[in-house]
Amino acid sequence: MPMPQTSASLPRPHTLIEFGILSASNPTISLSEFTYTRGSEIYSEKEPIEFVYQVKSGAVRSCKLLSGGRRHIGAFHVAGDFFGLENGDVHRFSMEAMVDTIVHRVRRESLDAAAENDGTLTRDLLRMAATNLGHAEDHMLLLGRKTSMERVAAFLIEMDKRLTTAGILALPMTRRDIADYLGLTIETVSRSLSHLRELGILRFIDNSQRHIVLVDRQQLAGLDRQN
Amino acid sequence: MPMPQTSASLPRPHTLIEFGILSASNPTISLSEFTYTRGSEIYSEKEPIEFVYQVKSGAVRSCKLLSGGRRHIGAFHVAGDFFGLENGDVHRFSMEAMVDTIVHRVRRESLDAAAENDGTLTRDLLRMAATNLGHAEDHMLLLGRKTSMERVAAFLIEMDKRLTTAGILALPMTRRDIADYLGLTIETVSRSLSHLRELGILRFIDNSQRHIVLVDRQQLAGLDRQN
DNA sequence: CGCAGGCTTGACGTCCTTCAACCGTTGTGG
DNA sequence: CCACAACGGTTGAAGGACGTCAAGCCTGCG
Repeated sequence: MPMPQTSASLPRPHTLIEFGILSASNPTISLSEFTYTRGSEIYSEKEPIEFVYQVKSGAVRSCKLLSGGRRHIGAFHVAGDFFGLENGDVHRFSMEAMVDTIVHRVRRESLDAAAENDGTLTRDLLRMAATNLGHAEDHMLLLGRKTSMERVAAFLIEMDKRLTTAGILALPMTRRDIADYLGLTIETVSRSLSHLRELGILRFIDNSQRHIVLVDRQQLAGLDRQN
Repeated sequence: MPMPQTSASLPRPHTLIEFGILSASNPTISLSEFTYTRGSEIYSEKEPIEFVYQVKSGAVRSCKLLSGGRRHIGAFHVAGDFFGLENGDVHRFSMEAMVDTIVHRVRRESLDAAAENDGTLTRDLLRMAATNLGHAEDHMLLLGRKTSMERVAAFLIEMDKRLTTAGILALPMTRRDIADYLGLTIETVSRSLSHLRELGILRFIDNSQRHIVLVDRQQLAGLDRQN
């Protein structure tokens, strides 16, 4: 019986070292490991930037707040992802752990100092900034012009690429997180998922609503037609 | 009689030379001037990246298309702004002139080559990428969680900073452009503007609906409460 | 057990879209 | 020169997609 395959995009780097942020030629940067419990804040909006992070295990969300209790989530970061790498003086989003999470972090100054003498590292930083920008641009399109169904489909496709293992997509985020990421309400997200289940495109697993099996990725992709 | 002042933010660079993209130490980069007529396409989505541009005069829009005739505008660029500076191989947006526009452009390779030996230039590129990212993040919040009124107010505030002269805000874009930028329809944009006029927050000038005087910036800012 | 948090589902409300009519300006060809 | 189509904008009426409100289920936990 064939193993259900995730629709794997290009594999992403797994450690600061592999990515080139740390390398044998940069022995000056010290790496330390930190643990955050579910729901705790790693840093908050407008806080001065001290560290750059990489998720070792777990998952985090970056968010902003508006009046009237409105919340917006800009991105999710899971194992392997970098975050906190911004080019201003202060953070533009707050960052919270969605589940118990282990991160690696390095002082931002040491990174800057290392980049000073290392063109490769600088290009890596530029490439990462471009990756973030590309994601943000796609997400603007989603928020500005897509229907609720297209948004949820796009979300599932994105998460499937990133964290499906052994055929199971184990989402670390709540319906509220998903809603605030997609610019919807929890009810609309829930209804969209129920509808996808009724269509046979996905299945819920066990008694946890956060474990999902994507049955028909083709059809799912069809629901988020980019063109 | 006091001159009405634009709520000027930090002044932006005015030429590639001032910005540092071109400098006396980079005599290798050749600069050329190009003109595009209203409505013409400067480059299109998925086209290989050849040049990096700066608007000399006029204004351009970056846009994407979806099925069903849906359009999304990611950003507007006016005199002084850079565009086309992406880090992939191909453009992620198409770029069109909204009015007759003159641009300066340099070959992307010559820029890359110059950056190779010039840490300052590289840092400038990083800074520009960060600026774009910051704008995209703010815009995601707008598209995901703001009401139509808040969006239009935010739009006016943004454009006021960039192109109000002598107290008059002369918009280069149509209602459709504004709508596709804000994730709304032209009718909703028009109604919001009419409502602002009724409230005495702005006035239309002459017989062009694109020339506006902002009467009460304070009140306008109040309609787009970030918090 | 009792309570809180997360999810689903239904009924209803609303903000924005859709559809349509109309106006003024621009530009174009007879 | 003028008729008239094309374009951009405004406004009203009706509709719909998503939001709001509410009830109920399930699980985990003190």
